[in-house]
Amino acid sequence: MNAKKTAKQQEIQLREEQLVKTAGQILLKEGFAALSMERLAEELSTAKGTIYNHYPNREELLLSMAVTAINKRQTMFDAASMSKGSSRERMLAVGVACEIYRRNYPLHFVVESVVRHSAIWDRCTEERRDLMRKHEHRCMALVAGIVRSAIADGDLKLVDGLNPEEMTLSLWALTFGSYIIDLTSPSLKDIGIDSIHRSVRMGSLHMLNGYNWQPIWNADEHADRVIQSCQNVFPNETLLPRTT
Amino acid sequence: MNAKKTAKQQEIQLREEQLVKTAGQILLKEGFAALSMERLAEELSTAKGTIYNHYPNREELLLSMAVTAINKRQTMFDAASMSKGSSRERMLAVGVACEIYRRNYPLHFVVESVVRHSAIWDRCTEERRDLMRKHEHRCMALVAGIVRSAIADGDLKLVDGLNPEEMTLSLWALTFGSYIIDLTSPSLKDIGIDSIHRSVRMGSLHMLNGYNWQPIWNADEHADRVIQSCQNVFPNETLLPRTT
DNA sequence: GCGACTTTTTGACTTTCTGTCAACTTCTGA
DNA sequence: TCAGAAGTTGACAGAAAGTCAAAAAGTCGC
Repeated sequence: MNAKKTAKQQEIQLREEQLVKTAGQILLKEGFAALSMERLAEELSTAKGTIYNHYPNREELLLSMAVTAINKRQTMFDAASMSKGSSRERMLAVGVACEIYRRNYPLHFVVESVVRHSAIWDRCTEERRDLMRKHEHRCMALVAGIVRSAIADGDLKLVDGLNPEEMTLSLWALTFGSYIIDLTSPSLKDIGIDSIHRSVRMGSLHMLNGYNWQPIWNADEHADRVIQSCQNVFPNETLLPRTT
Repeated sequence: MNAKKTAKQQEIQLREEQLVKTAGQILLKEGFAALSMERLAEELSTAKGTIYNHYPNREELLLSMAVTAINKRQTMFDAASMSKGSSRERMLAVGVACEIYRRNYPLHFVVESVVRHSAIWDRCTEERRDLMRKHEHRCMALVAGIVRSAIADGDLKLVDGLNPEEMTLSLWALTFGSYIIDLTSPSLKDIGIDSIHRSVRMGSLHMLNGYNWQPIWNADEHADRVIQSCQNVFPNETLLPRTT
């Protein structure tokens, strides 16, 4: 009785997909301010009330999009943390995952960052917020797990009472912070930043070298491994920006 | 004719100060959603139109607060980059400036991050946005200047065609990203992050060590220098969170 | 201190959006 | 076929942004 859906149910589901898709297009092309429930209703040639049958408010729509996004990210992190190779190579694969995520799924990233804004976050139900937090913790735990296995393997020794979560946070902050700055400071090119991705790669490479995580790599070795990692761990993805 | 102001002009200026102060209090205590022009008018016992005489819209009010904030930050960066000591010590002083800024001027930080949100940014006049960008570039240039002087002094050698701005961006992203995550992921303590500041300190310490910026420090040496730097460069500030 | 002129304030009004809901339409299954 | 369930609708209430003409307050030469 669950497998077979009535025509009506299918119609509703289809509309929900179109709803999310349309919302995504508006968000990406015209920005957050352009995304209103009224606009969505218009765009889908339906009444506002119908939109509210799908989501109780705008924030929940956005948060549900964010959950989709973070799910995708978690899947990629999963693949990275289970990939073959040394702990350092697996950590590199996480970095590759982030870069692919930012380059190839720009909407996902925008949604994740929009939802963090208090104007939206504060107005969501506690359940959805919990769901987001859980996914986020899961992503963090995956990365911290790689750090722990590096310690177990003897490739890394954390000094000064630093714990794996703090180290994970540093990498997260470096990556996420760079992307946010790139997103919200549209003039980075004017001041000598050609590619935010290059900057993130170099930053994390040198940070991990600074933590003395073995094996130490130079930039060329690192670049080679990034390409290999992308091919091996994410064979369906490319590190070139999408043209679509 | 400029020095002496009529009573009326003084009254207007005073109100503007109160307006900004009140807006700040609401923003910090009750969050962005609570900050409406209507609420402000009520709070100041004046008509909405009067508020609009000061600022043409809500976004401009916020942006003007942000300019004040970034001005403060720039002043601190200035002091840091002109402080005595090796290039690495001056760079550390910038880190200390960031920590003081985040700890002791929480409103400034919140305003800076709120303003970055597209819902606000997109609706500001190009002039104010330019003003913000200029300040931001200035801050970045100050830090990049320290990197350049490190290279000149022979304390740092940038490899792989990395430029000082990219390096600056890494540090900025690490710091800013950490604070943003801390601000918007209220459950960091649950997952083993006691102090975001400790995490930022360790992250940047090891990143700079990774870049092989001389002299290399361990965590203890670094901690000592942080305390010294705060005393010497920012004698009026403290690194303990404000109680006010 | 008067009166003409300027500046500032006011709040009712328009607009734009969110979110609700009772009436209406469509669908489903006996 | 038809009664009740499920889904849709758009008018409506509410909140907040932003406008503007009229009123009030302030300024200044006399």
